Amino acid sequence: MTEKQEKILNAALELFAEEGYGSTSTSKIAKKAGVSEGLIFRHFTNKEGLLEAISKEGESRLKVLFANIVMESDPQEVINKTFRIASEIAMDSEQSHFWKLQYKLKWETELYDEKKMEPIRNALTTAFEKLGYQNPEQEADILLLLLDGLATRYFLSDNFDMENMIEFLLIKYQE
Amino acid sequence: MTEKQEKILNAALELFAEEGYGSTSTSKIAKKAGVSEGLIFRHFTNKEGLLEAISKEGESRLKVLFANIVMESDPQEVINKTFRIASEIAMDSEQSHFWKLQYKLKWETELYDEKKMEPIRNALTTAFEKLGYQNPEQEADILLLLLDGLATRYFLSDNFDMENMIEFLLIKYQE
Amino acid sequence: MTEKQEKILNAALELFAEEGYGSTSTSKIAKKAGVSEGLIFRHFTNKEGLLEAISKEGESRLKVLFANIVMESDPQEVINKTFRIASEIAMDSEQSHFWKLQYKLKWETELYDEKKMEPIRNALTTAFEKLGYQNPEQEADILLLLLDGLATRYFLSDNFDMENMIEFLLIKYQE
Amino acid sequence: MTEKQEKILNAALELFAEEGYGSTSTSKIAKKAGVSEGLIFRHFTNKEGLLEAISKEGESRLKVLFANIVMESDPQEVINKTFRIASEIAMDSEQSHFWKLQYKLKWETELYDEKKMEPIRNALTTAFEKLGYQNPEQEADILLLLLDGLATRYFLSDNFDMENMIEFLLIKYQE
DNA sequence: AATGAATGAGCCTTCATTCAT
DNA sequence: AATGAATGAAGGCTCATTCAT
Repeated sequence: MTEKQEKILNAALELFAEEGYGSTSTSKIAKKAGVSEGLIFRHFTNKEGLLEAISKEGESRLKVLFANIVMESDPQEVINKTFRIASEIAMDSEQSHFWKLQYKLKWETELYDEKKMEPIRNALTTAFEKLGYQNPEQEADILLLLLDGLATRYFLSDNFDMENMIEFLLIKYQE
Repeated sequence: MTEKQEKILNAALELFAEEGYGSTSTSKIAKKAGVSEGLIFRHFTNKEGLLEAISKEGESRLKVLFANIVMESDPQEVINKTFRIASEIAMDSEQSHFWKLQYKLKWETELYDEKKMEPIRNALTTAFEKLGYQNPEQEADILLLLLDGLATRYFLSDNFDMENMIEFLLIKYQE
Repeated sequence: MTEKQEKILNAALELFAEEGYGSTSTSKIAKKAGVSEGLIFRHFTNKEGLLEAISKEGESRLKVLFANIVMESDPQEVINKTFRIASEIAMDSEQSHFWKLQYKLKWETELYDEKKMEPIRNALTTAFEKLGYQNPEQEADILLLLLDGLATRYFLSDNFDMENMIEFLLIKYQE
Repeated sequence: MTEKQEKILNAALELFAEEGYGSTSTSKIAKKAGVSEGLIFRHFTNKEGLLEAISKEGESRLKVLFANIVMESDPQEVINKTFRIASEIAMDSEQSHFWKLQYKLKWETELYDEKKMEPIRNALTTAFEKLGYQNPEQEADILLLLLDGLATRYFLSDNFDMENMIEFLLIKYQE
């Protein structure tokens, strides 16, 4: 990956996350990346190709993030780590961009890729099982619901106190 | 409101909800409504005017929906009704469109209008208080988070069993 | 001519004069006249029809204006009166509108109707002849040129002192 | 300036001059220039940008034209040259287009830029002074009036004998 | 690899005009 | 006579994409 390719990718990520995929023009991306518009197409074929490249890069990020949870054997820790992921993302501005984009895209393209979440869902199910919850599967689902809710609020609400809320949830899930 | 005006509004609602505001062209709306494109502008001035008209109509809907909850005096029933709203919306396809649009718009425009939710947040807080929860405010927030999560999953996930999940949540929130 | 017809005509005159024929929309005229847009077409068939109606009304005005000059027997007075016309028009705001429109239209439609000016040209030619000028025809032409120049400056230049200039011309043409 | 850019500029100049700025569509310009419509905007941003580009080019032309007059020391020659400019413009069809546009624009935008004429007005004033005229300033103004009149007639009247008229004026201004 | 010129389709909007009432 | 709904064509402009260099 050349330097210019990365510049394009970064510009695209930021713009897509900020203004949405559909509302970001390739010319704006080129300008922000300091690159000729044609070059985008030379390297990524398509506007869609650009998106795919970003997504691909993101998927590996996801895997790293999830691996940490899935590997965990202590059930309580599985839950804790899941919440802490959200917290960590919120802190890192670059990661924040990336995840905001993920959510924006979900709504723009109406693709909620369940498969991606399957590993954590399973990890959480087993965790709740081990902890003796009655309906571990549904409990896992609820926790995932909370995660989506947190993302919605964090990215769209101006004055949402993420840290505090996660703190509270962490306690609530402790017996 | 003439017949054609309503046709336009309905077509717009559906298309905005399905493809997003920015990605829906006025010509597509006109075609779907069986109307000349110019008529849209005669009646609604703008593409944005169209959106406002839809939103205005929606806000009154919101009020009706919320009034039912806010009036409720039985705290447990406040919580139950809040969940059931989600369930009801999911059943009514026309309402469904409208609410999907609301969420899409949130992400497209990055405006999460907190004020709109304030009445229920308050109602929920009082309800949790009466029921003797330790942190009623945060409990209300969590329930709202769950609602956002439910919306995200319901509108974006192909095979999400809303009914079932709400059933489960209803029980979980019963003591 | 009904009241509404006149309102339309007046609104059109003013708008055409101020913003030009092409740049004035029939809807703007209707709004200014306090009348439905359809009525314009009921009465004047066309946007062009509107213009014709205005022009026709103007032609009679022209005739009245010119009659005064053509009838004059004293040659010096013919010249004086010609200049004073310009002065008078400049004073009367309604007439001013009308004549501004005439000039605007000349440039917009590229029609400089020579025939309309023929009577004064003749009157001026005879006047210069009687006064013993060598080339009465060309002198008449020059005076007309000055009139066009005056109109150009008066209507387009912010700080043009029409009165003063005419005063000076009047003296210059006195022997 | 690429070849196509110039083609666009020329097409625009001619069409603006012939049909007016407001009445000339960018698509017509593109067609006449043998170019895609989008290219106009790539190079000139705006329809207005096109006009500015033309005007800018014209202003330098103006300077060259005026320099010749302003530099002249012989007062009589200053006057002669001023008239001859008009004559020359009338002969050169490309220049003719440009000046016609200038006048059309004056009437379309109602902007009579006095500053542009200031240099010649001054040159003429000094010339009339040197020649012993009583009111040199007003004499200069009158000559400018005649120029505006000439332009009006030349561009709008079908059968106006410019050459002849200028010949006559030249003699009239000779003592 | 990289640029910048060039394109064609589509977008939102305006406008003159027609029609039913 | 008068209105207001409705239309279809055109207008300025943006955008993703291609191509020659």
